[in-house]
Amino acid sequence: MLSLAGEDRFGSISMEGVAARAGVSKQTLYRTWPSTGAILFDALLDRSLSESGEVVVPASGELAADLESFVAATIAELTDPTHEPLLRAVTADIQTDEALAAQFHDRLLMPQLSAISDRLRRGSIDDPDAAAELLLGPIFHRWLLRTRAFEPGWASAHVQRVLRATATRAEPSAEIASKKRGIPGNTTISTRNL
Amino acid sequence: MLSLAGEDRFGSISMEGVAARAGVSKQTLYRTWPSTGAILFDALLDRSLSESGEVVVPASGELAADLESFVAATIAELTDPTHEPLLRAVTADIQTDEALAAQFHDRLLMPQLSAISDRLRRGSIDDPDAAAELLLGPIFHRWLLRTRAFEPGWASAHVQRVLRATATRAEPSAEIASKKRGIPGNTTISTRNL
DNA sequence: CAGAAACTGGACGCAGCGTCTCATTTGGTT
DNA sequence: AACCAAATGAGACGCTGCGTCCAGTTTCTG
Repeated sequence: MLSLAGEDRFGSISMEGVAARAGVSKQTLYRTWPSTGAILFDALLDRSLSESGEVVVPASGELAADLESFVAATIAELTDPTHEPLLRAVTADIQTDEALAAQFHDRLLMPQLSAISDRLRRGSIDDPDAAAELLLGPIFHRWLLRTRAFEPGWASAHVQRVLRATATRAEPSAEIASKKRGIPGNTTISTRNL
Repeated sequence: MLSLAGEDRFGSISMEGVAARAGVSKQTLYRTWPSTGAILFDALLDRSLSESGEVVVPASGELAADLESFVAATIAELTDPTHEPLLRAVTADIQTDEALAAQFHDRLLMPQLSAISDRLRRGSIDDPDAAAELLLGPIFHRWLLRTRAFEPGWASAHVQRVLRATATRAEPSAEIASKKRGIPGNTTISTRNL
């Protein structure tokens, strides 16, 4: 179905180029995707979800530690040379393509935000949605606007600040997560087949 | 010098189009700007700085109120139909154009971050840089990734959270700002002629 | 096995790219 | 006022890519 072999320069792909490299006619491409942006988005979706098919937020230990490792994982993905160019190409397209933006929102961003939000809620955080935004916002601010790199140790301090901003009750050491769902492990939200 | 009359569709301008509309030859355009992105950036710079030439953070009243009005102003600018398309076009280009990203960073983002940071520092906030990031991050997260609109009242709650995350000492009601500089008014950092 | 659906290959007119030449302004210098 | 050099306007150049269209295959499916 998705014959998106390893493309190289995502910033400047063309319908004709993809067609040629995929050994497929332009007609067929247009039958499935309206734009190169849509192709890139599907490729991104494939890469982001292929193994797991879901967003995973660790929910085994202490809240702060879980958030920290999630932040670290997010940063790792954003700066991974394999993913970064593709991600940037898609976010660039999103700025001018409303339909693509909606797809991106529904299938990548919301699942991510929801997963964090859920973890925060079960960590006894008030207004977990706001906290999730507070957590992710600065990360993407740095990444999208290229204000500065992610220095080591920042993730930890950042998580501390976010928790200070929104923590109200003390977190119970035994998580409610394990009761709410069969798996006592991580908070997962599937984004496959939406 | 900059004969950038009111262009309309920033997402899809072309060198040829600009040249024609400006009554100028392509050659002349290329002499000044290497890409359409660079043209858009200069146009953005013109619009953002023409009247004031500086980033202004109110510094007259209470810290929270000042930040709130700054946030409100930022949101207003981001959603202003006059500015939004141009801003989006430029941020899109930034994703793939390193040189442009550096310009954007130096002449627009840093001045903004510095201005807020300064205001926060004089408001007795520890780690004002982190606080500034915490303040702006979620705003741009919403705007760039189009996760959701800015509902009324959000700015206020957001500022409260940011202050809770980073406030340590009590803010003196009389600002140090008025002593530090002649003008007792706003925190300004010039971005002209950098 | 026949009809329908999907596919390839390529042509089409068009827009824009970035480079180039060349004739014409324009401005500064004596 | 006359001159020269730099900057400019006009547009041609080959090229790439767009999005659509049209045969002529192949492949699915009943």
